[in-house]
Amino acid sequence: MNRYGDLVRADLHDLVAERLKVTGQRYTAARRELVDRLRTTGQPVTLPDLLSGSSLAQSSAYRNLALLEQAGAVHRIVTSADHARYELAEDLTEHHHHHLICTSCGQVEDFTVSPTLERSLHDAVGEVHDVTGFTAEHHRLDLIGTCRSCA
Amino acid sequence: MNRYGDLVRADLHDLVAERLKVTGQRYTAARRELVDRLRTTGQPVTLPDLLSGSSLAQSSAYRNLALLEQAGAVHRIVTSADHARYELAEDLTEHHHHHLICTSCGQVEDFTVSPTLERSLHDAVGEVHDVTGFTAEHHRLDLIGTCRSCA
DNA sequence: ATTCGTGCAAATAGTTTGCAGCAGA
DNA sequence: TCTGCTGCAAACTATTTGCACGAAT
Repeated sequence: MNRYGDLVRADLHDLVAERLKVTGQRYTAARRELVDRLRTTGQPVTLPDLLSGSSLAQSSAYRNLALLEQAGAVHRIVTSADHARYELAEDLTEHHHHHLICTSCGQVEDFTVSPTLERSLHDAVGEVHDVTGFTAEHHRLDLIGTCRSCA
Repeated sequence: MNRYGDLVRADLHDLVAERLKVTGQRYTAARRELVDRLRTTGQPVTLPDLLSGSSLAQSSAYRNLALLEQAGAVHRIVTSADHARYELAEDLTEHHHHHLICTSCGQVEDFTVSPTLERSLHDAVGEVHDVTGFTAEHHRLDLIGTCRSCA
C-alpha cells in the first residue's frame, strides 16, 4: 500500500472531478489515468516516467497536466534537472510536505517537518506580507543535496 | 548604494578569483563584468537583463555563469518562468536569504527570516539526514505568490 | 450538432555546443 | 607558444501548439 493508501480511490476522483468542473473541464479517461498513476507513484515523477507503459500521447499528457495544475489538482515541480516533475496537489493527499532534491540523480523525495517548525514558517509568511507587500499563496521548503543512493 | 554596498569591490573580485582558481579557471574581463553586474543589481536577474547594454555574447554569458556556478561564486535559480535567474552566491554577499517568487511577473526578490526560524530550519536539516539518509548541502525557502506591483 | 479532447507532426525557445580565431600567462 | 576564452552559428531538447479526426454531451 502506498503512502496515499488512506485516500479512497473514489474520493480522490470525485475531488479532482469537482475541481475540473470549476474550471470548466471534463474529467476524461486520460486525465483519470494520469491521476491514478500519480496516486500510485506517490512521489514526484517526470513526464516520461509517468507515461511509461501508457498509450497516452506526450502532448496530451502535458496538456492535461497543465489543466490539472490550473484546477489545483496537480502540482508541478521545476528543478534544474532536465524534466519537471508532477505530483498530486497536497491538499488532495491530505499530506503537507516538502522536498528533498538530489543534485546528482534529480530525484525528488517528499518529507515533512515538525508541526512547530511548520507553524513558524506559517508565521514568517505573515510577517513578510507586512514588510514587503508580497502576498504569499504558499511556501516551499526544499533541501538540496545528495540522496541515500547517490551518496 | 545597493544592498551589497558594504562589500568592497576589490574584496569581491579577490574572492571570486580565488574560487575560480580552485576549479582551474581564469578570471577574465568578461567574467569580471558579469560579477560586477550581478553585484550592482543585487537581486536575481535573468540572462537577457544581465546582458542588456553589454557586448558579451549570450553563449559566453551562459558558459561563464555556469563556470562561476561550479566555482561556487554564482547561484542559479530555476523557476517556472521562461528564464532562469542568477545572483551572487550568498556567502560572497554575506547575506543569507530566501526568495519571494511572483507567479505573475516572474520576479524574484530576496528576503530574510528571523534568526530563530533560521535556526529551526537548520536543525530540521540535521534531523532529515538521520531519518532519510539524505545529505542536505543547503536549504531553500521560497514564498510563492504575488508581488506588490502585481497585486 | 456542437463542443471539447486527442494524436501526430511541426514549431518554439531557452540553453548548450562545435569550431575557428584571438588573448592572456 | 600554448592553453583556454570568445563570438558566431548551428544543434539540442523539453515543452507547446496547429490541425484534423473522433468522442462525449
